[in-house]
Amino acid sequence: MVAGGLPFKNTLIIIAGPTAVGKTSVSIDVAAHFGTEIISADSRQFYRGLTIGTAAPSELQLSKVKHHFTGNLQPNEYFNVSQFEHKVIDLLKDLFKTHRVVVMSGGSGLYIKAVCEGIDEMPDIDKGLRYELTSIYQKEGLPSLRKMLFELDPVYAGRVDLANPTRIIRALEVTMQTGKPYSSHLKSAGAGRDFNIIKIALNLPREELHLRISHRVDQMIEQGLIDEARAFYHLRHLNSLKTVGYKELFDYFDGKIPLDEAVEKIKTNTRRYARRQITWFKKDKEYNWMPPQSKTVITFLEESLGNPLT
RNA sequence: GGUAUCGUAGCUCAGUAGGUAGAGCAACGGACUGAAAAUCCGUGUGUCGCUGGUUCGAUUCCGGCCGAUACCA
Repeated sequence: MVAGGLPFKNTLIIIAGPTAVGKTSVSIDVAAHFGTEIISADSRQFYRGLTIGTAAPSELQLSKVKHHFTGNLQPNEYFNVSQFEHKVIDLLKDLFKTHRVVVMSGGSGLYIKAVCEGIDEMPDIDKGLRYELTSIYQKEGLPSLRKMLFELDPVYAGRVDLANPTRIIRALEVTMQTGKPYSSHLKSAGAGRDFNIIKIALNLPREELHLRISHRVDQMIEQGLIDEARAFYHLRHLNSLKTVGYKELFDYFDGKIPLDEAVEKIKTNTRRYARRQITWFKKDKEYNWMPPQSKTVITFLEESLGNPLT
């Protein structure tokens, strides 16, 4: 346990890492050890009902440690990083009244970053605007969008990935909505936080991680992922269901691919997702990498928290 | 046991009229400020089964061996 009365600042412990590495159980051990609660930073576990496919914490696990931001949204509810940032900061204010440390665990890098550093304020965008831009993209292709971007925000056009329609549409919708170039909204000033942050990234040798992914997907199927996905089939157009483990099964339901191929694709796409996560976390040099062993993580944290410099 | 075919990247296969080889998938690396489990960009990673022979040079041609498959016994 943390020695009482030590004058360290309130601390947010972040436990990140690729999917299937074992974040959930380590986080629960860590939170239990420090007698605190867990904030989930997982952009798919927010949604109620996506339990098997997102490997959401089990009833038993939830009964051990209180979790926030798991199953708190309906699949059709709109939610974004900025909302997450504000809600988490509010929640932390509350939690730090009674806890010296709080654990945030998850694999959504952008969401974690927003909590650590803040994200620039931008107005909400009219739904119609994105729809309009998307249909321009579909009808005329990427060149038209690029042309618009070069006219409306040459600065951003100079640094954005011009092959990525999502990025360009986002920049255009903000620019058109606000009348000011998207790039002028990007200040990346970095929100000052009045709590310490300790970042931990869990990882395993790649081969081992792939084995875990394969086993976990097989388990999900055994646990009834197919039925779970079928129950959300009618919502397949929603962003929340554009998710590994569901989209592949929707293709199976549509008769596009056989079941065994869908399962293989879930595994492949999960591996790729894990790789992207590792790439993201590697870029942030503040992460302390370690194996997914609760003991190792807790020992590291005890030392870090005991050090007044942290 | 005999005959035939095959053996090339992690997998499925292409190819070299003899000058050490390339596709798809997988994998790997990267980007990414309200779609982020999304979206996008990049990269061939190889004892051409083993071993002799012919040749300036063999993955390629010839012999032997090993392995796989099919058919005949």
